[in-house]
Amino acid sequence: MGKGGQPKVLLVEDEPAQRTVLAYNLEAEGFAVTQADNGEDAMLLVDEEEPDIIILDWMMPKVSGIEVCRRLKMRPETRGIPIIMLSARAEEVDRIRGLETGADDYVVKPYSVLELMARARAQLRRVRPSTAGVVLEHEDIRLDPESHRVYRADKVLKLGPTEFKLLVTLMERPGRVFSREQLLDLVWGRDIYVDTRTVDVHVGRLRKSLMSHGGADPVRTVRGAGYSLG
Amino acid sequence: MGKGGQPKVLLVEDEPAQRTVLAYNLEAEGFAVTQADNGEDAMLLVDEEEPDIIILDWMMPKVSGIEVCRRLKMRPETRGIPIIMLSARAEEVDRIRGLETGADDYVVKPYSVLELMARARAQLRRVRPSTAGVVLEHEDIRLDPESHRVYRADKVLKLGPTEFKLLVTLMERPGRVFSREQLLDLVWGRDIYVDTRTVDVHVGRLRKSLMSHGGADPVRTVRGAGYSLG
DNA sequence: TTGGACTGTTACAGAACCGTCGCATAGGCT
DNA sequence: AGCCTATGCGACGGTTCTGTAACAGTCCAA
Repeated sequence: MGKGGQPKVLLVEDEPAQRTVLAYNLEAEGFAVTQADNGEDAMLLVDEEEPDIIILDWMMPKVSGIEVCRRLKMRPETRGIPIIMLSARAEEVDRIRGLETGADDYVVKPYSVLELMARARAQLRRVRPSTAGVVLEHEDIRLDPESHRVYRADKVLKLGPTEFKLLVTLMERPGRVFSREQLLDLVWGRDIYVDTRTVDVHVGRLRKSLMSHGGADPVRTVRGAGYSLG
Repeated sequence: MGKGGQPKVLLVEDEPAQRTVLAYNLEAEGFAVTQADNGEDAMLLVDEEEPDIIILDWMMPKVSGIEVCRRLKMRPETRGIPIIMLSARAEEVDRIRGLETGADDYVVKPYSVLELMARARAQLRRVRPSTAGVVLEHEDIRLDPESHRVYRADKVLKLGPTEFKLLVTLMERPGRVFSREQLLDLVWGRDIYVDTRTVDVHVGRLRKSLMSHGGADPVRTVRGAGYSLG
């Protein structure tokens, strides 16, 4: 993982317009983006940048996306990096070939940028627990996803599962205001129907837990908008 | 989003004169414009160009605007693109039909170009509320939409939700004079009935907040016209 | 099965905010 | 100057939003 919890993504796409759009959105979502417009550069950049995730266009001059994918999945030191393939063709055949080659997910053009973001995040979440040493920090709060433990001022806090996920989400982007709807999406899951007020209650519980050993309230309420950390 | 943060708009209008005027104005306002004069081309261009927003005429030969709208809102990958419908008819029936079809906003001809611009911007804001790193600045006022924070001379200001939205609107186009009606539309949202004097009160409150730590009044009153920033 | 931990919903109180009014004042025109 | 209109501003009642406690249902382990 990149420093400061900002995940590094390697974006490989030969079409400049599409690449720019994607890079912009990825950066807006808090990714650190490295770009390449061909497979050869991509291979070099993987070693150089050690990205957390790779978004890879299928069709490219010289070394194709599928070839890059195959090579990366053969090398032990790069095998663990999640790869999302982009393809203009919708045929099922390609999808299967893509996944067989080792891609972890597959998005067909024209894709929704939002969908791609969601998939990227999902892949990161999937890989993250195994990534040792990833510790989210914000002021005196420390969160270790691996051991599922949260400390505040070096004291262990006891959080329920929902409180934990909620805190993870907030800590991934401190300062950013999340609406109740966004939090429901990110913490509870997309297609779960629960009242938005539920978010308030859990924020309250999280606050209580975070302040159980003293210390100021680190969660900020933005009236009419949502919540943020700090 | 287009390069350099330039939002891409797809303009679909069969009447050449109107289309040209609109395209001109949109470009002058910083949009990257793609044009189509019928629904079929529009559908193709959506996939090709991946516009950030679509301005769509209601009446068109072959595939009508409402049909284009319906189709786009059915496809998951295009559903997220905001659509503003243009119509020559003012009947309420049409308005309702338009919104039912999934259009995000609706402007009746003859429309004010400024109003249309403002609405387009408002839609973009709605879809892309996060635009990271994009911090609005004007003189010593700094506004970060992501963290929902406002600073003046590096001091944090406390604004209510309406004051905040009002300031965002003004800061997006510093120097431009907004009428009270425009501000009501953009800040409060259309189809909200409140007295235009309410705008005055909130401008007053905004001024107070902005000057709470000293500094000159950055809001300009244009007698008989409205307000502007700077 | 029992008990405990956790969750989602609801109700209620307090706080923050909103829209309107009335009046004072400033601006522009003759 | 004198008049008229537009604007600034304080006050007030009403509304909305948020924090919290209480409660019932679920799940799981012992």
